[in-house]
Amino acid sequence: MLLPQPSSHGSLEKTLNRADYRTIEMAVHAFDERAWRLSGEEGIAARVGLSREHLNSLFVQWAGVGLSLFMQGLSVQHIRKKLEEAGELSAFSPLPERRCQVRSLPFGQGKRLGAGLAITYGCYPTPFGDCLLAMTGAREICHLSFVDGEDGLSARAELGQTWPQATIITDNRGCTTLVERIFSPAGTESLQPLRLLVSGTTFQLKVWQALCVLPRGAMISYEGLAASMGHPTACRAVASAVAANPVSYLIPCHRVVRKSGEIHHYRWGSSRKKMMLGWEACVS
DNA sequence: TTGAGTCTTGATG
DNA sequence: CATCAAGACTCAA
Repeated sequence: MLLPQPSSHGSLEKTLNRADYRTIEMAVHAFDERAWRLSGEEGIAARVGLSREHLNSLFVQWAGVGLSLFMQGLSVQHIRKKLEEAGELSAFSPLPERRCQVRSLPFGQGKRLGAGLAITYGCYPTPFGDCLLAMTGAREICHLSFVDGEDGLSARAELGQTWPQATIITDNRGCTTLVERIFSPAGTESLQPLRLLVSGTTFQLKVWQALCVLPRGAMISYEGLAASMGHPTACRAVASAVAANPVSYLIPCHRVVRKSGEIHHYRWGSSRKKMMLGWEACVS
């Protein structure tokens, strides 16, 4: 059974269709500081196969700033500065208002996880490509991921593995407005707190919970996050927990980066992570 | 670039 | 249970 297709024209103007997503992803991927110094906008446009003007206007439309400014926000120098400004999560507390309430199901149910749960899911366009959003009958968000390729079967399979015993139903319209708001430049601040449902080890829950205080536009290093939780030497373990985040974006694992200022791994592609962080830096 | 330190997880006996 | 290998890391050679 195929994943439902997102409507090609979201009413949210920042939303990207697949072609534009690929273009921007390619541009972000092509960016590195040495190449930038060497050939600048012209070089990146060439790599993408567009004119400099065309590529630039695409960025303006999507992120509100041109290519140069956007890439500047992703420079190691800029990111390192942000990391130093706020070394630990305590820099962000007291949390303004909890945007996400995370409820957890006991870990260890194993293969019986999700029994009795009715989950509807759909595929929706976002500024970072198509996403798959899943929600329980009680309107708790229990999965949010990004879809690559045409069919999105792997994203659908992952949802099934997360909640093996749940009844999973397709509904491609139900959450259109919600997704628009989640990914709107205004962000979720204006929304009622969103309710999330997740399952993980105690340690993972602690990490995911902690991440929720990170506001948009902010970043923290894996080490800083570890220190925030009283395990200053456990950055490797913390990174594993961050990597297991089942509700992307809302649990903002993309805001955790290397202490060096480099943006490395992301479950849905490091280019997507760069797109998110660059975009958030612009619209925030 | 490489290796060692550090801690959680999941697989294996 | 005990052990082992493998990470979205970091730091020092």
